[in-house]
Formats: sequence, structure tokens, C-alpha cells
Amino acid sequence: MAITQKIDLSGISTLSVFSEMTTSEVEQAIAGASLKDIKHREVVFQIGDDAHYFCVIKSGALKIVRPSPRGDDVIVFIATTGDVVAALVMGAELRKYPTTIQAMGPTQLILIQRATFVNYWTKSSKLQSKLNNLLYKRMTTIQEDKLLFKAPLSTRISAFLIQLLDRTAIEGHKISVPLTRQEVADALGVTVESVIRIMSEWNQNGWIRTNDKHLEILKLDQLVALIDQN
Amino acid sequence: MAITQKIDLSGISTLSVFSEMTTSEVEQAIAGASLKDIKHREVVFQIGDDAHYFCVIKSGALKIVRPSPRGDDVIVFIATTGDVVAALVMGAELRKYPTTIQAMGPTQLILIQRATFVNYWTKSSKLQSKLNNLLYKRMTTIQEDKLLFKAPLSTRISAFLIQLLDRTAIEGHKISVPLTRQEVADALGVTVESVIRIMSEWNQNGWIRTNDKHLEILKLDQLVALIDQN
DNA sequence: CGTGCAGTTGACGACACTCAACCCTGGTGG
DNA sequence: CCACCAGGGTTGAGTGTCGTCAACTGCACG
Repeated sequence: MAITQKIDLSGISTLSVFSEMTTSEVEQAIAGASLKDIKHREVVFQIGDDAHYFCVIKSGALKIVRPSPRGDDVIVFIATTGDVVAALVMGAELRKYPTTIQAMGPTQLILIQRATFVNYWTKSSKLQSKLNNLLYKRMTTIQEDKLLFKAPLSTRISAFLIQLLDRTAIEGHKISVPLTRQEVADALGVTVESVIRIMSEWNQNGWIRTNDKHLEILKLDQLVALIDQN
Repeated sequence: MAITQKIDLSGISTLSVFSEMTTSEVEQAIAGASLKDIKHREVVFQIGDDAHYFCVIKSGALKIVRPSPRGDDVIVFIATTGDVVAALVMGAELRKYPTTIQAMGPTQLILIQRATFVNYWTKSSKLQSKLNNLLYKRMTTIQEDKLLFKAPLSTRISAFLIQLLDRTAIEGHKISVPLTRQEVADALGVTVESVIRIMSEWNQNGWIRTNDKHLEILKLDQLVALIDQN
């Protein structure tokens, strides 16, 4: 674990996990925690390692990845600002990370010790309830994709991008998370080539634009139409 | 809501949700609840309906279903004994069931009022923690399937059946939940015909047997081999 | 005795996978 | 300064698996 900083509460209480909590409650929730800056692509937690920490995303995004039996990676979920990652492993018997967690773009994390989870988070029904909601949302997004299983790939890619756009929204229709075609493919469980064939066409049509790993959606209505027409 | 019975605590405290709880805690958790017998195929909660109740499965199984845009159903999850269903909707702003819940085989439920959830469950960190674990397990099973996305269908069916066998295990290798090929297809997001083509072959090879909607796995090692070889 | 559902089989076609080659960029080292 | 390499993106040809459509059986149920 590298450079850490003193925790500044001001920015933290705005995170949805800690909303509706008093300052003292927030302090207990992050007792002994540290702030950490993560570079693009840096691995935060490695699958199989002993799980001593979990984290809350202060800014940026993380991908939760599992290797498939075939060798290729599968992106289980892309966590964004305010999400809590690896919390439930803290309470599990087998205290190894079940997934690899990796940064997408520069990311700032609140790294919290297992002990804090056991001593405070499990005892706080407020926090537990927040965790439940986050988990529920995560499950819902996975389900949405399952619903589109039989739909053509273009529909699935479109739905994926729009859902990611919703969750990372900045001004305009620009996805603030750096995203390669490989990652889109890994998230949907398909091959890069298939993704590229479809997104290249969108590019030529002027529906999307990529610069410096960042994807901008120029014709949102066209992508939405792809989903609806189905 | 139809015929209900007086609640018998003896059978209930053995359910994993209520383990590690005192009798009085369990009583509060199911205050005002009723026991209900559900017939095979009966709909417990209908998607879009007002969510006044959630439930704990005392015995049997429920399928959690969402209609896809194409019109066909997608089975999100098959909940078995001890699972809690529709609990998280109780706390959501939009109090409509997000899925349809339907019985698979004769099932006995503990039907609990929303008020009990709000008044007791949300306040109890023990129960919240149990809910977290159940949700986590549910998410893990969904993920497992995602890992096998690119694998041949036979592998995915095999993995699905084995996972269901693990969770419903009775003596022998018989899945105690009645299961049609359509349901297998809906759970994996594929067509019935594809499922049938594969399972018919297994039938002829003597690897599985179906009688009265119940599936028995005769050559478990053969099915496991399908997963491993991949 | 008709209706509906579960299971089955076959023919056909489409969409996505596989494999292979190639471009372009940025970074690194001689 | 150039050569080399790696990673991301792209394109094409060929293949295969699974979806679609259609027809048919057997069975349960009212």
C-alpha cells in the first residue's frame, strides 16, 4: 500500500453511502482509513489475495474482473463514484478477494480496514441498509443485460454504453471513464472484433466519437432507438 | 391473499436467515406475518403490483422472472428454502414489485408485511447482514453464469443444473425442484429447442433422467467433465 | 374430445466467433 | 534518430453454433 493522505471529511459526507449520517458516525465508519490515489490500470485488489481492506470510491471508477475458465477476463461490474467495493468479503468466512479490482482512469479511494467493517459497519443498520441498496442496484444492472441476451449485439452494446453514461454523467454525453473496445467486449462477454465491427460503423455514422480513450455519444437518440426497436 | 395459518416458530428458527437470533427477535421479525401454502406455478407477486409484502421461503422454491422486451421470460434467479424474496423493494421509493415471483412445485412461504420490514428489519443489523449475504450469494451465482458466456451451451446447461442440484440437494442426485426445459432455457437466456437438443442427447446417453418434471442426474461426473474440459 | 402445454425433430439461415493480417500510436532502448 | 515493440483498433474470409420456423407427438385436463 503506497502514499496515503489525511482524511478530509468535507468531501466524504457528500458520498451517498454516508448521507444521512452524523459527522461522528462517518468518522467511526472510516476509522483508521486512508485516502489513496490510484493510477489508470493499477490493480487495487488481486483475486485470491487476503482481504484486509475494502474501499469506497471517492472519485473515478473501478472494474470488477474475474478470469473465465477460457482465460479471458470478464468484467462483472464497473463501479463508479460512491460505490463500495469488496465490502461483503469482509464478513465472509473465506477472506480472500473473489475478484480482481482495477482502476479505470485516475481514481481516488477511501481504503478501509477489515476491522472497521467488523466493528462498526456490521453493527450499523444504516450502513448495512446502504450496502443492500448498492448491491441491489448492481444486481439490477447485471439483470438488465441478461434481459437483452437474445437481442442483437448492437442493442446490447448500446444499452451498456447508455447505462454507463447514466452512471458517470458529466456535461454533454461523454463517458468520463476511459473505455477500450476490449473492455466493452469483456463486460458483455463477447469478442473484441464483434464490438469493433459495430462501434466502427457508429463512428462512421457520426453517432459516437472516441478521443484519448474517452467515448462521446453524439447521437444518443440513435442508440436509444436501437434498444427500443427491438 | 388466501388461506393462512398460525405461525409455528419451531420450524422457522432453523432457517438460515433467523439463525443466531433469539426467540423474541424472531417473533419481532415475523410480527403479523402469515404462513401460506402455494401451489405449483402459482404467482406469489406480480411485476408492477404494489409491494405490500415480502417473503421467506420455508420450503420449496420460487422463480424470479422478468419479461424481456422481446416478450419471452427471463428467469433472474431460482430461490430455494431459506431465501428471502422481494425484501429490498420494501425499502425502495418505488414500491412496486420489479419482478414476478412464481412457485416451482408446492411451496410454503412466510408472508411478511412491509411495515414489519420498515419497523424491524431495517433497524436490525443482524437481519440486514443476513440479507447482504443472501444477496451476495445470489449475485455470485449470476456471475458464475456470466463467466461461461462464451462456453458452448452444453457447458452452461451443465453448470446450471449442477449449481441447482447443490442448492436443492436431497438424497441422490435428484433436483427437488420441478424443472421444464423451457425454464432451463429462460434461466440461461437461450431457446427451448437448443436446450432440448442437448438434454435429449444426455437422456439417450443415460446421463440424466426426467420423471414427473423432476430431473435426476445419473452421471454427474460426465456433466462435470463438460465444464472442466472447457 | 378439443385445447394447451411439454417435449421433439428437421431444415435453413444469420450472427457472432476464430484466425490472420494489418495500421497506427506511443514508449523504450540502442 | 531510428528500430523495435506492445497495445489498441480495424478488416476480411471462413466456420459453426444457435436461433427461427414449422410440423408433429404424447399427455393432462376440463
